[in-house]
Amino acid sequence: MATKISISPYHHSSASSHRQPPPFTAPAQLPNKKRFTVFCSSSKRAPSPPSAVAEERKNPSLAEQLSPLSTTLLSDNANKTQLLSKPKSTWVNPTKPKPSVLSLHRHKRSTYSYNPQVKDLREFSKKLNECEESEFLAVVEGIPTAPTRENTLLVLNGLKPWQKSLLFFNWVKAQNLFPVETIFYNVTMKSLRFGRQFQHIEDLALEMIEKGIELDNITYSTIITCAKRCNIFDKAVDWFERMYKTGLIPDEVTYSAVLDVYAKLGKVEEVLSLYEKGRASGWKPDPIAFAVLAKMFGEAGDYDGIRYVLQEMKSLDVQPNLVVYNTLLEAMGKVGKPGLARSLFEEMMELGVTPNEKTLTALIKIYGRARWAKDALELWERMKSNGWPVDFILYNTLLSMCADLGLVEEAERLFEDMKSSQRIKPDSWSYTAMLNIYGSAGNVDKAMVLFKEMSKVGVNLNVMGCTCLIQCLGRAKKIDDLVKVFKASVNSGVKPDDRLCGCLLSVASYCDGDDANKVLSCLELANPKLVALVNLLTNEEITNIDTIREEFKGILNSTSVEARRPFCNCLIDICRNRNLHVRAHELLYIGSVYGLYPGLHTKTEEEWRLNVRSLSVGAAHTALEEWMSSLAKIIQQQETLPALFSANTGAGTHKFSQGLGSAFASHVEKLAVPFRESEEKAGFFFATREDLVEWLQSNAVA
DNA sequence: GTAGGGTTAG
Repeated sequence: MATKISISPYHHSSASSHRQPPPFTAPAQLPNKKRFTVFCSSSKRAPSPPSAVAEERKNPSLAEQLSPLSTTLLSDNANKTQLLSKPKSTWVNPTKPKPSVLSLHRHKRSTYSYNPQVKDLREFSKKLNECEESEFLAVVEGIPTAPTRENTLLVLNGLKPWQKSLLFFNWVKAQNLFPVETIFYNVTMKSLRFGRQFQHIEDLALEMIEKGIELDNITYSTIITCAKRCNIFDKAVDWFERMYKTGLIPDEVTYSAVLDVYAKLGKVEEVLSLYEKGRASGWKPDPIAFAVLAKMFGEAGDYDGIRYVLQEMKSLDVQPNLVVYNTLLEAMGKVGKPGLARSLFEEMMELGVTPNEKTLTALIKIYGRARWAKDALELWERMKSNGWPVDFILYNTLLSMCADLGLVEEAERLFEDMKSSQRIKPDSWSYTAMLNIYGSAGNVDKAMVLFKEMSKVGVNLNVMGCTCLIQCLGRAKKIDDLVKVFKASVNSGVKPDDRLCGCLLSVASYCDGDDANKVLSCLELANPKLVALVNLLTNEEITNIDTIREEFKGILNSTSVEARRPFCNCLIDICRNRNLHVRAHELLYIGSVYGLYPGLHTKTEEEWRLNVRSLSVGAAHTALEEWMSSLAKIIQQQETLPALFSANTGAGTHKFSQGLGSAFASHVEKLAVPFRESEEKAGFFFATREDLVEWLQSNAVA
């Protein structure tokens, strides 16, 4: 395979900015975009604390070992508190050469002695759960036995709503019959965590500190995971830091909870550092820890990372369980490896692990996205014949898969199944999937039937369903219906997002006169600046490129990243369809300057390639013309050219795909450029140097 | 959910 020379800013040849060699061989291929960002951030790392302090001690403390964390993740005063913190000897075992970052022993569970009152106390908890808060004090006085330590703990354990747990806990404290120990706080905190009440949990933790009640690993892991679930990650990190500063070493539960905190923050390097330190301390990570790592690498799109997880599990002889398999499958999907997902699934089956809804959802999604119709349908058959579990998310994923593969009849059958099912009723996701299918297949009538049906059965149209419907009506040139649907949607609470705006803009690009104005008046309600730019582009002859660039920049800055290129594509189409070719070229230029078309040109010694896969038809035409004129200049300057030139439009594997390839082919024909569509490689056009040079010299496009 | 950690949808 020819080495691609990427013009992307992420072209870096080594992981040299990595602070220390990763435990796995540095990837042979280029680090991907997100990975590079991670490596890059490490170079911004704050300097380590003064080394003299560290040199005095032979055994670096846990705080020092983790100091890269506190210097990157905490505010500047983290350094100070670290240096001022307690003597480290309390948590360094002097007989051990290497101090441990985690304790290999878990907390011992307290054993319950048999309580003959257990049934009554459970009943009592239920009563408390069900009573009004205003009745609480009256009900609690009716406790059937003496409120001893054991009895109250049993009741507390049976309480569900966090309000009740807190009320009961406060009542127990007010009785003042026995010292309220750590376990009472832990049980109450757990209930509060279910209610996502971080502030209450933190208040209890501070109360424990104030009263001198010990916080143990269970307390800390509960606090940390509650902060995590509430998305208060700085608090999660805070409490972890606080824990080791008090001299308590995390056990593997707290440790993997913290790994997950850093993983969710996207701090891949920190997670790996913690992981390695744990391993060096003799930790044998369990499946939960590996699930955390696998999820993180999947989110980061880091295939090497996933391979590393698999390799680590193998070398440590840790069998993945169902959750780990599910996470790995998801991750394989995220990094775009459908084949590996398939073989992992087969491996899992051979080991006798039965898939659940999540497993199947992940796989169906992967096969649908990859357009692997055969595998998707086979799996669907297996699901049915094996009676594997199905839930509404899986149903909706199957519908989306049908949309991806253009399986209209199958989707209709499934949708009818859902309607007649007692358990699984179609929701807005299901309707969106169906609208997507009818929209892509160009079946306006059925799409409109669904639209009307939705308001009848009381399912709200969401912004994505609205986008599908608008696209469908636009393609069918039913502009009056489009306007009606758009206004009705906005009135019923749909908030137009960038994708919907992009969809309206694209409809406007292929409509003429009145119709275009109607569509633009809808767009005006959602994004007036975008419409102003369209007017600037199409109405004012005197508008210069600098004005356009500034306006466009302002719009791009307030547009989500994934919608930026589509915006530019549509604007180019609008210009071309109005015969404003110079404007179209200006827009392509501006788009390239703003990085909307990375990898548009790739070059090797043998071959130069134009990649137009992510361009609209108009943008692809513009890019081809632009390329030809720049090649003409290169020829004039007598620079070296490769033997082969190619253009890649993509094969358009989607059943409903719009056919960029054929549009490109006809433009090639119109210009009479000597590119030939490849018969072996779908979506590729090739020209030899000789043919192209001859054409360029006789056509003088420069 | 029986004092603590991990996985499903454009």
